[in-house]
Amino acid sequence: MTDRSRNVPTLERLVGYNLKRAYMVVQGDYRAALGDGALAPRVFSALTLVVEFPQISQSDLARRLGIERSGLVAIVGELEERGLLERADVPGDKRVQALVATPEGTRACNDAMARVQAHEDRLLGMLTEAERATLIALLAKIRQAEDVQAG
Amino acid sequence: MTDRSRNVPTLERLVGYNLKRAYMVVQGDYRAALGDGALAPRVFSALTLVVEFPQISQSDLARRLGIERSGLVAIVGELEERGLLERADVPGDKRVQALVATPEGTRACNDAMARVQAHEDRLLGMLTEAERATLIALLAKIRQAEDVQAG
DNA sequence: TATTGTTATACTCTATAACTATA
DNA sequence: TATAGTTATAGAGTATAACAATA
Repeated sequence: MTDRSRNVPTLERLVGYNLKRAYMVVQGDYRAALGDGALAPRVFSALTLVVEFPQISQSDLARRLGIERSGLVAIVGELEERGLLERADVPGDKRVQALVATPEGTRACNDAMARVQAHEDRLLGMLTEAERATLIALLAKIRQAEDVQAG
Repeated sequence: MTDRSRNVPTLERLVGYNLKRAYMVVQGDYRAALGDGALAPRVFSALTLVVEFPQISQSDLARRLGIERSGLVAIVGELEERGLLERADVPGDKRVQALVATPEGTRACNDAMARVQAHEDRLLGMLTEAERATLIALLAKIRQAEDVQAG
């Protein structure tokens, strides 16, 4: 152990604590940068996946987002109200609704993505491209632990 | 751009999205690992800082935790109810209350820290020590951007 | 005027449980 | 029996605005 690391308070050496604090910073800046009328992070994420996977069901979308189906109802409802996607019937299974982005939805998605990228580029300007890639890779590794948790 | 990075969905390349997903995984495992009666993450963090900085005021503690003073009332109240800290009057300024951990509070803090470390060691076992240190360093860098945000 | 602790309040995000209609 | 979408509800966690006491 070096002199430097020995003096770092224990709380600051926990991944969970740093993760939460960094998440709050990025999330706060997202909202400040995109403004009040913009898509909230989770709504933006959902729209992105609908654009990427046309005809996706709500259950599949919830699985991909890592949230419960019930939580998705309000998100999809907001996107439908904004005219950014449509719930389409699926022939052969009346239970399922295929989510399809409207042309305006695809435009809004691209537009939002550009603004999110700009916000991250500005906020994370202190990180090199390599550092940013490393960070994303490490976070992705943690995400993969989702299936092997305690309890 | 390599073939590999070109095929990664855009959402997956956003720091914010990966940060949130990883945060949910770690936070969920914390709760599963420490159990129902345990200190919630934010209560544990507050106690840790009170042990580390005896006589700290609520305002200073809120600043260190990056939350509002109003949000700290319930946290300190819970710690006091559990007998883990005391609010002490400060001679010279009747507005301020000095927070001091009780002996039991210090014990509970050490005990919780050991369990949190065990939970992180297990959950983050897929990361090498070096990767974990890198991750914390990168997250700490993002935390420092808290003061130079948009809006 | 400014600061400390506090209350009241609201908002966001998430989860659980139960329901319906289908399969 | 199981699945898709939905509703109702509750629980964290956070923020803002206002207040009394004190500086």
